[in-house]
Amino acid sequence: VGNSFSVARRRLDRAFFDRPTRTVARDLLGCTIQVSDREGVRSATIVEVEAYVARDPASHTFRGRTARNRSMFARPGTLYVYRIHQVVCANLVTRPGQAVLLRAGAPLGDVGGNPSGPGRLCRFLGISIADDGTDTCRSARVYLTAGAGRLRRAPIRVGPRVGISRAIERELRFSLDGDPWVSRPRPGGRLT
DNA sequence: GAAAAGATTACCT
DNA sequence: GGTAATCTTTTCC
Repeated sequence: VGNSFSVARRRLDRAFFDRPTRTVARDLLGCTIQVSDREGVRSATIVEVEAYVARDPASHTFRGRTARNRSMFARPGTLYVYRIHQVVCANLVTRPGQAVLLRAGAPLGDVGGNPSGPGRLCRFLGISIADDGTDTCRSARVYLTAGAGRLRRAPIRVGPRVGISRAIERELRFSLDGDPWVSRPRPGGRLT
């Protein structure tokens, strides 16, 4: 499976993440996230995300700063990784206290695995709680690059977020319409 | 300290 | 489509 590595792509820098969270969320679709370590290199094209914005009752930062959400107040581009049940989920920090949850990716290369769903995406990439706080603008391990992966200009589907109990009406889930790797439940919502 | 809830997933009917 | 697993963080008494 040909990918990515034949195409020179630009790393996502601080300025990319230091923008309104919804904008960063949409622009992350089609970008690539890559993790390299002794095990090898694993990468995926981001196909689904959710935005967690300021004064958002569904956000982990809604009740202020805690030990867990500490890295959500670090610099734009910082990785915020948290545990939920038996898995971890990864977010990219935008403005202070705000972040974009990575919900699903399309695997690059022929390594196999299923990055559909936030917990599975982290497992696929090898992201663990130890990666919490990583500055992805600098890290040699976790690396995001601009959206050459989005070959086809698919419309973006926008709808309600998954698995939350507050602010369930807000349309802050974004996905590449029709992409087979978008997670369940299948997004409803509208096209933009 | 104790209890409840959870940005999930796998497996059931 | 519904529910249980399973354990950490947060919240409440």
